[in-house]
Amino acid sequence: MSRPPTDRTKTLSILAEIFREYGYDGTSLGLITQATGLGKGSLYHMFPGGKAEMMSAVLTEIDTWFETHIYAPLRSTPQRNDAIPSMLDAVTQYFVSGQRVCLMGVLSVSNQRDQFADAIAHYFSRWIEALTLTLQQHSHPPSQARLLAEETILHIQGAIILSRALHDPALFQRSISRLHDKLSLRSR
Amino acid sequence: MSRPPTDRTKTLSILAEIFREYGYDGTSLGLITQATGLGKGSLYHMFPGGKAEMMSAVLTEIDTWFETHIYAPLRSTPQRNDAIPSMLDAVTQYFVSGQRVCLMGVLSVSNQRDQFADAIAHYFSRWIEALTLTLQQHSHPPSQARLLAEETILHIQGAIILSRALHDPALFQRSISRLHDKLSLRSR
DNA sequence: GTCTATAGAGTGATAGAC
DNA sequence: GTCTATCACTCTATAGAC
Repeated sequence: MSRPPTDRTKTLSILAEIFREYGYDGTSLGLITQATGLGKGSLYHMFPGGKAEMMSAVLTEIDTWFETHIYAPLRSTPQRNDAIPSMLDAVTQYFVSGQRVCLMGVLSVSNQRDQFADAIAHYFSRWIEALTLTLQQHSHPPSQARLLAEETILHIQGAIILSRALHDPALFQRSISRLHDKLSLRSR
Repeated sequence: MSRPPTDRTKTLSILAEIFREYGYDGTSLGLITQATGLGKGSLYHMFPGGKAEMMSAVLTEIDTWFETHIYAPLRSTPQRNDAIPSMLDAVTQYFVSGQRVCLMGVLSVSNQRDQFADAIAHYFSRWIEALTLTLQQHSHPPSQARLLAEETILHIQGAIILSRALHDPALFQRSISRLHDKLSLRSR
């Protein structure tokens, strides 16, 4: 009855796209079985906790991705001149110029916020911390650096919303450009 | 068999809060009947199109509220020194320091975006236009004024997300303060 | 034989439409 | 209130690896 061995990483990436597109309540198991090609048995074997555990696993995967590709570089080489531009480039690519939503951001304005509060808070607070460190290296005083880090991240989240609301990827692009200017102006 | 006449405005305001809290997919008719005290018959009499028409009516109501309390003042007295601070105050109050979500913002990152695309785009584009006008009156060149207006609105949306993600209303407050400073600095 | 991963029919509850 | 469809989830059966 069985066949090709299930690739958990592959499954998680499909799950992530479904949750991004349909939200938590809008994602049905029927949709999941269809998109993954897996039966309910397989899904409940991989994720005994059902849909909630699938979302948790997706959030962990996302957190790991950002840790590796965004936060770690900020922490390990904060003094590099291109530390911040590199982050903004990676973010632009990840969010496909604002046309791909941030699952953490979506959840934080949904009724699932409390259920996944730890994952959400972890994601954003680590990002703020890493970025604060980098901004300090670029001659921003510690108090200002943290505020600027918060502002940067909310700017990115807001850019996703507004560019999607207006169906305008260019809006995302230019708002990231302005962010780039704002962050580098005082770095010299 | 007589019953109190249904107050459409009251019903819409209850519907708005439910949609804000549970999202579109997460809002069931059962939840609605419970919160409004109306039977399904009454609801379908008021909104023959069902849930979708309820959401549409809510969005129209929200648009009207912003038109009256936010956009119209910006357009009619853009030269007033407190035009922008007043807007920021009204917004802070409306969104309860970021703890109450923006339904238009939530929808724009949901799978309902296309269904309600017109209402969403109308809301944000009118806001941008009114704010652009006001910023021009405060000595920002037209091209810069529009970019700054976009930035202001995405900043507000991002502040809602981040302050909710971190359960930190103070973050919303200080990000609005910084917005205030940024918008008034070049106005002199 | 045991064990793990699988498919999918079957469950009761609840959805939105009317 | 009644309807049918669909929901998340359970459970039985079964396949291959060992």
